[in-house]
Amino acid sequence: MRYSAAHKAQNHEKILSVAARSFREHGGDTSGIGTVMKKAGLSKGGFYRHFKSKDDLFVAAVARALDETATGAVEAAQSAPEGQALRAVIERYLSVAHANSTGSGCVLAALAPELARKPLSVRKRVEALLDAYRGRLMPFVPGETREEKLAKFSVLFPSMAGVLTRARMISAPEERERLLTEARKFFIQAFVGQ
Amino acid sequence: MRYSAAHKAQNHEKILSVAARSFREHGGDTSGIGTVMKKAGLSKGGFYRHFKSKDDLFVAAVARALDETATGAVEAAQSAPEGQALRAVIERYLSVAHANSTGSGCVLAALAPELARKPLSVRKRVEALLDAYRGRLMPFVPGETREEKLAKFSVLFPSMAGVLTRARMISAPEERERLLTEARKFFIQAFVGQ
DNA sequence: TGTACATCAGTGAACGCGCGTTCACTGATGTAC
DNA sequence: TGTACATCAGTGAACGCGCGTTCACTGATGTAC
Repeated sequence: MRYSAAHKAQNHEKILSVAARSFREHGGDTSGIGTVMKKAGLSKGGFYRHFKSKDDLFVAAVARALDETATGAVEAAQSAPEGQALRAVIERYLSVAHANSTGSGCVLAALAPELARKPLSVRKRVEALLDAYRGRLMPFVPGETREEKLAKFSVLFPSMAGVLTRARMISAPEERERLLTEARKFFIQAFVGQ
Repeated sequence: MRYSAAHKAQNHEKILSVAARSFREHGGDTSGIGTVMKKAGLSKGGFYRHFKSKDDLFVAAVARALDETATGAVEAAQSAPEGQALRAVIERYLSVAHANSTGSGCVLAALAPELARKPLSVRKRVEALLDAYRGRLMPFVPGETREEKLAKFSVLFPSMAGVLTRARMISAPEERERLLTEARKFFIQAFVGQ
């Protein structure tokens, strides 16, 4: 039977949020449409009323995930004391909590190599999304000029993503924590100035 | 028909080297045993005379890849002028050539999130391999104590891996190069001291 | 406002396909005497 | 050194399975008059 537009919008939302979590948690290639739809409470046949392909959902899920991550980072930055915004962002990013929540964290840390392997059409769309993400966080990066801020951002965030992913590979919690602590210290010193 | 031990060793080697490349190039989940065996010039049924499972091959391929990467880095370090070893390693790691050769480069940059999602048994084995890798490069990391070197290494290499992967996501070559140049400058300044 | 009808969200079954793994079979290699 | 036989590397077909996608069908929703 047909369902109302509101009902559809609600399901669309559900699929998207389940996918954003599932792709980050299990990888895009390893988490299937069937699983996502089931977790959203729907049968997999209905998927194509919402997205025209899996890649389409993938990009939408990345957009959703980046948006959530940016919102969290911006909130942390804004509620930090004067001049401590970036420090707060770094501490939040390299927290044990972030390392342990693989389904709701940074897209780069969860999917970067996979994204690098996607067809150009997908990569172009993801690049645009990352530009938007950068735009929201740039205000909190120190630097005289836009170029300087941009350069710092471009090195800082991928670096932190690399460390976070590496931390997730470590099985011993205390060792994982040690790496994160060390990295926080380093990035704060290098980008905030102790 | 049965083949000689030498013949088997040769094929084992071929499978391993094809897998080490293929896994890094296409991802472990996305590159199948059938493809690897075909590229090695064998039929896929013969795979299980060489490895007891795909995960087994995966770990062996990671070992092989790490070994090659370490050898390359050590060579670069050793042929650098006095006191410039780490600088040479960083420049090599963050080179355009490394960013463009996805099948033969750093394992972390190619597979880190995937590795973080592997079952504990696999992760433990990979951790041991990464420890060995670290052991080979530690001599070139500056620092008074072993602890200091270790801390520096643990932040530097995953950070560079994050940047390299991010660079691989960038479609425009000149933008990719710009990020790598910026990152080289940063890491050399931070870890070598200009 | 009420009626007739087109739309379309969601279901459930089916599609072809490639996956990792197993297995019967082959015949040259390696081993035991 | 020669003979008899077990081993086992590699083949090719088959296994069950889950994948992304398609499709006929349903009936309430939305629209046109």
